[in-house]
Amino acid sequence: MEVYVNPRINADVFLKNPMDSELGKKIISYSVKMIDEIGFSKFNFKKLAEEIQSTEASIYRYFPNKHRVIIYLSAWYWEFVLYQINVKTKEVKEPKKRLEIAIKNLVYIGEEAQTHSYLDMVILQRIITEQFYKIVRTKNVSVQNEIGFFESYKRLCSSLASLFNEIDSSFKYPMTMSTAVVEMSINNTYCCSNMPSLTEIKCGADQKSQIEMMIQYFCGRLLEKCQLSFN
Amino acid sequence: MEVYVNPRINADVFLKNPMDSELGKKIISYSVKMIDEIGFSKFNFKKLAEEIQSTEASIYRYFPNKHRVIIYLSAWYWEFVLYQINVKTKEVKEPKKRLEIAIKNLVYIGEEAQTHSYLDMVILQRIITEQFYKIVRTKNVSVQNEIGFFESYKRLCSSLASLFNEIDSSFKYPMTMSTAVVEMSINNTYCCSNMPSLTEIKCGADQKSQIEMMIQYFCGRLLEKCQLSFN
DNA sequence: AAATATACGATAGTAATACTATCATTGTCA
DNA sequence: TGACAATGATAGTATTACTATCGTATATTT
Repeated sequence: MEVYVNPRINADVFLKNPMDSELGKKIISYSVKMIDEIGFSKFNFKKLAEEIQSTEASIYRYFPNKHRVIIYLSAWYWEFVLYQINVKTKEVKEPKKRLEIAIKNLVYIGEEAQTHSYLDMVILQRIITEQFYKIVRTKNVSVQNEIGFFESYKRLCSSLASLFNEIDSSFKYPMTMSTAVVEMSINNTYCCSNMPSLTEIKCGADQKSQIEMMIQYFCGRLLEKCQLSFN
Repeated sequence: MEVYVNPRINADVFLKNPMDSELGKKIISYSVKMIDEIGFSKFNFKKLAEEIQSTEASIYRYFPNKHRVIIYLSAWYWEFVLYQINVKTKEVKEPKKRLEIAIKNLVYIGEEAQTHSYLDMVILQRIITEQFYKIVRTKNVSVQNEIGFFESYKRLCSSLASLFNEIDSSFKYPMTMSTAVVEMSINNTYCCSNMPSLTEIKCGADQKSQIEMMIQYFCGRLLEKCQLSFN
């Protein structure tokens, strides 16, 4: 499996493609590192410039502001998740089996992904878990939506929705369900370390497998005739 | 029904209780107005001071920063929703009927609430819909969680969770389900105006009733033997 | 009625943020 | 050799998110 994804990201997100230069790649990989360490709100181009021994001005030639950086990162993340799901379900016919694989790949980052790229997917997942809602909930969301900044996320949700539809074509709300499922995986990861009383998931080594089982449980009940392996 | 709620809000949220003075009440009601108009990120104490003909310094005597203002507002909102649910389900015995009422009051703001208070609940609901995730997703969430800033939200979720439990005691994830349901009501309201392809809900006059039906549909499928009126 | 506390207003100031602008330097390719 | 693209160096600005101090009006206590 080739896990080094080079996702096609809407060119309006950046001013200059960070994939095209060493500096660009450094901007991306150190952004991930810094956002993870100090949080998105304290992260800025001045600190980043210092860290990578460059200048604010140079970074501004790639992205007009830090918000675009995180939009870029989240696009990459969802692109990656969908890619992972597609690769692993390619040969699988049975819809329920494919749903199981999709759920697994929504929750886990494949081990193969962890060594290849200058973009650390495990850290990126952590960032998206913490920051996703800050990305989506801005006053200009509908503008950015029109420009297509969120295409990657939408593609993933549509893809899950059509899986649900294959399994139970009578289900009335496949899109709502797929956003709920994606957000459930994010939320419960977040809650179990930050607001534990809001979830049944317990922090720990098997946290992801708990979440996987839980999402299977929900899908099993929501879709008719959909008993999955953990149910 | 007495809808003028005077919620008990954790005193650590503010420096000085805004309910105790005219200026305090003005700060609250105009904050709501301004955040709705210009968004939380562009909202600040300087603009607010100008609007209410006071000074930044005076506002800082009530709240240490604007983030606390929105925590205060969201606490009030969830307190209000739970209060509404409690009042309207008080006389009702049948759990399924109570769930239906709870769902309705999660989505709608009772008409009675709209005239009484200096806090406009309809606008407040709009703000919470737009900003809720910004409130919860901060780097210090777990600190604030310990202080108890989010007690109101948690109380509401727990209350829904025990309702689910009454209806189907075999259901494994009542807390996760209740946060999913609350967020579903927020998310779909948000999506249908900002990212319409992510939801089956269509913008319009009956938007809230669509969401009510949808949540009933999900609850009906998730909980066993739980056919609600719209299913 | 005098003393005191509290609330609020007025004003000033600061460090950090989020940019924008300009010009110099370096490497590359034709 | 010359042109151009990419980057670095430096400077500057408006706004934000505060903090600090002082003076005055009003209410409360004694």
